[in-house]
Amino acid sequence: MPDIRTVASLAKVSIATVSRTINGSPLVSERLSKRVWQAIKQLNYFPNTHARTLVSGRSRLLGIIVENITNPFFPELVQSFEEIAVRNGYEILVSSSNSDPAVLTNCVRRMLERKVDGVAVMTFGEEESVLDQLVHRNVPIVLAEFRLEDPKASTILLDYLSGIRAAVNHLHALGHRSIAFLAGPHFLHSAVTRENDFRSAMQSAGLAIQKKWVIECDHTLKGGMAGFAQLQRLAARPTAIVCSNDMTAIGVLRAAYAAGVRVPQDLSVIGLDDIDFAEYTLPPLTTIRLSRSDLARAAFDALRVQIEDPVNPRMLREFLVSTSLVERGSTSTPPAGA
Amino acid sequence: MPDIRTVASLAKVSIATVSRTINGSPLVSERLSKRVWQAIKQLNYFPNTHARTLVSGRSRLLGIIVENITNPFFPELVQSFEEIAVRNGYEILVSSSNSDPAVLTNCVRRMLERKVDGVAVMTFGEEESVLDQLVHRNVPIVLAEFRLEDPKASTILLDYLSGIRAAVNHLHALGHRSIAFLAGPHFLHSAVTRENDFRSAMQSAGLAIQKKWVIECDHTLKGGMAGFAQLQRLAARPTAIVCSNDMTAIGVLRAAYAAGVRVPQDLSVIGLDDIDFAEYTLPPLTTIRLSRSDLARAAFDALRVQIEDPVNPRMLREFLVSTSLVERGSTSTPPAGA
DNA sequence: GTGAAAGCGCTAACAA
DNA sequence: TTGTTAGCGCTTTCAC
Repeated sequence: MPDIRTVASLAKVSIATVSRTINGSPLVSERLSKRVWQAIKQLNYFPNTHARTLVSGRSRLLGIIVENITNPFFPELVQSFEEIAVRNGYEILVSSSNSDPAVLTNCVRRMLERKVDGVAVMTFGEEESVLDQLVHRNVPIVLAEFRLEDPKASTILLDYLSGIRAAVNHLHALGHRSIAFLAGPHFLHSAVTRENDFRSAMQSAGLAIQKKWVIECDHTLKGGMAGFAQLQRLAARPTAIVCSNDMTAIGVLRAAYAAGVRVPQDLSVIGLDDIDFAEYTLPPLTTIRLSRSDLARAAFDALRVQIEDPVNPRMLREFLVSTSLVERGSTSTPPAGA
Repeated sequence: MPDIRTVASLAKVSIATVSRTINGSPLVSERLSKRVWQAIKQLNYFPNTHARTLVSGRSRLLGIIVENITNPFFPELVQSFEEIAVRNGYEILVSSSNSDPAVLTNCVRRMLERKVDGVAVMTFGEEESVLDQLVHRNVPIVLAEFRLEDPKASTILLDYLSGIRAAVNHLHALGHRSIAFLAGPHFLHSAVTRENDFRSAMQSAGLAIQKKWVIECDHTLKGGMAGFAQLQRLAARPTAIVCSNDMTAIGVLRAAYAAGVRVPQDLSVIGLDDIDFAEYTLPPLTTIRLSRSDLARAAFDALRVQIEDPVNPRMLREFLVSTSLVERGSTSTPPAGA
């Protein structure tokens, strides 16, 4: 393996000149720069990132911690994040916390060991005390939906309300009055927010909420099926269901079909996320879009500002990602009798 | 940030002793070892992996390159691989090639820069010449379904045949004689293998293959829909479809529903992969399981042998992962008229 | 058993 | 402009 010295001697310059050339320093004359690049090409040389990191203190590694990789939302988010990161010369380290604080602690520890330049914590508010480690070591960090009182931490605020309001209004306009909500697990900050936003939206629309129609599920397909079943057992049933995420909604679709309940004729269903698959469910899912690429972009930008311009005191510390309704086939007017 | 020297001085030993203690060298006396661990705990110290890598030449980083992260098969594979890797003290670097050789080249380059100890190339045979880079730099490598003539390369052979044969026999036993195959893209080595195995299985079962019933799709849901549509346009239609992967099968399910073709009453459908979602399709998908965890385990083991025991000339260089039929709801007897 | 010291490949401060 | 040199934090001889 050629190293910087090999290049230097082939190009007949000092190693400092090679380093400068590679790093685009303006101090290198064209003449030498050309010689260096040629030697680099000839040797098929590239720098050792570990040596670089060791001396510069910067790894050009970014961590991203997601909640649960089996929910399609997260691979899609990771993909966007990776794409942006790589395009900007960063590499990423991915971990799932699986909603387990011990696992999260371990993730953080491993990222610290690898000297990540920053970490995007996309666990949507499930557990934050563990992150002290990062804060304490002065690692830039960006959180979804959670404020950390630290100059190195930024926050991405998710505007669920506009999307959820659009969803409720859409149902309302269609003629629905009886709307249920299948919530996410209450230990998730975002799940609570979504539920609260649903309540506000209902209130704004002048619609009453039935206590039994707001059910805590777990953001999985199975959970959605269970939530639907619970609703079915009720004497008074809703004509529409808004779900805290798409997987839950897909579970509802699945269970409704099995129960002979037709969507959207008998029941309207709305999801949240707009995962790629939502377009292909039966019927195609009407859902509230939470753009993964917007989120990934916001997370990356937040970290980059902190990493590359750490002294600027006026930098943006809060980012907003909005949501919007995507109307597809799982909603329509309520059945005549209702 | 505490470094090895901080620990050494707190424990009143040399940095060599600290290093030995951390690395579990048997040469350290219990007395000093205890002091060192206490200092480590007290300082919340952990070693700098970059410094370690620089001097030892080993990064404890493993690369994994997958074909397309939007196919759920791959996140599931990556998750298994990561789990095994982390449990064994490795970190992973993930990249998708998106079936683009230029992207693959770039992935390989980035992994080389980060000095990965090994790379699992899970692209299923789409492009191999690019991998010369790795071979040339003596990086252990494991490929799915492709043999590379190099002492550092191992291969994971996938036994599709047993699963596909079970699928065909299952359909045959049910009474099907007219079976179609929706293949994957022909530039994929694995897609060609699967198709060939289907042909063998049909032949073994004494069943004839209609040319027009073997269609090249692209392993996506959309592609499956298109494949189904193409079959529908035919005068003579099959009573069953075997698909090269689950996404294709899900597309068929989707398109069949839209066309009013009932599965499994009018048409039987079989997928391949058994992604998590297959259990929840409507109807639940009968499919050929290709275990992600078996595959991940084989890939990891292959790399580990190469990394940790590179001189052993008798080591295993080929691994076999088998497939098996999972019977669910998308298959039944053919319609009476057929 | 333990410690001193050399160096892994690179960047950056300083000299020229 | 270019080169010389001192480390970055660690592992690993080699002495003791």
